[in-house]
Amino acid sequence: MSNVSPVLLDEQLCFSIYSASKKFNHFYQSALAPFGLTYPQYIALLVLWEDAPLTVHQLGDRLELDSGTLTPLLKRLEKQGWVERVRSRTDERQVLIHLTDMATAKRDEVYARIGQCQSLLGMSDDEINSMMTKLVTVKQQLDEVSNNRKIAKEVDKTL
Amino acid sequence: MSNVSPVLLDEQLCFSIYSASKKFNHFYQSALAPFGLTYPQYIALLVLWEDAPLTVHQLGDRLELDSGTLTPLLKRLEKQGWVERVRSRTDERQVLIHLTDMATAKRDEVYARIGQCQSLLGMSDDEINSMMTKLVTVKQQLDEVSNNRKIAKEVDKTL
DNA sequence: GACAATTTAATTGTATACAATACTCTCGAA
DNA sequence: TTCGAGAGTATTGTATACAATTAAATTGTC
Repeated sequence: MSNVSPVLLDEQLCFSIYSASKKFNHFYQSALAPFGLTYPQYIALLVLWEDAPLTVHQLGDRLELDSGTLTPLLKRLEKQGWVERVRSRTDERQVLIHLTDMATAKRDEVYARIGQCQSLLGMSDDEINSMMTKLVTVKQQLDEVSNNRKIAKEVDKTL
Repeated sequence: MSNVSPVLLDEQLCFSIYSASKKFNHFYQSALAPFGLTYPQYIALLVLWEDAPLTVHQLGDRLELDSGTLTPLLKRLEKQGWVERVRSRTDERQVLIHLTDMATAKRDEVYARIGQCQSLLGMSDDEINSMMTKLVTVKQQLDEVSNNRKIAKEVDKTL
């Protein structure tokens, strides 16, 4: 155990991503200030603008969030007038998330504002696509490691 | 406003980063399960292993976190025996975060475990460095936009 | 030395995240 | 048809994040 090399924060890819994620969050919070939306609320609306209504479960699949996060988030969006949560009649377990008229009406305004703010970042489509391609690879690796329970096995071995 | 193009979630770099960040978080949570550490707790220890003791403020500078996040996090680390929070005698405003003997003793064990788990990801140093370089650029852009208050101006213009 | 401005942590309030649990509803098999 | 397994959502509990405020200590200036 004496030949273990030190782990430096600044050399960690995870910290770069963690930090970038927080900065993006802050960036969108500012960009969306006129609408009073947080970043997670915004991406929920993005998915709904693509394809509403959706059940909580379907929305969660797209956003990679569970009902523990989405239920309160959607209640806040409902309170602010963006969505309506309607218990499905055909299957009373499900709650359908509908966009309000206000949300539909403001869609292009939000799109436009996001477009303006993103252009301030000055990133080319090539740069963005290149990054996203690499991120897909990283995420696939992370999924694979989790799904295969490689870590769980490691844990068992260690304990 | 009618010629605004739709914003698709899957085309958003921010969502790729947001999603990757959450997956990394989960990955480290599993990797660190034998030690009962969360990812933010782990990176706090990383910085302290590099250079303890540090004030809350200094630690926050490295981690990009403020006292609102760090105070409760450090109290939890203290309760679990990793650190000690000691009010500075020379400047009573400051709280110095010291590593406990247990934390010092377990350092190499944690380093080794992280090394093992990271190797499961199968990423080369080149791939990691290439990603981090690109992320640095993105983060600089995000910082610049925030610092220059470009968005604030946009907001003012719009409102 | 007095005191206003600043610095440093802690606290408060709001909003995610997510594991674990509870609760209701649906559906299929006996 | 009835009951048990499973699905879908909500709730609970813990842990971040961060803006805004508070409180205490220090510093600079007169």
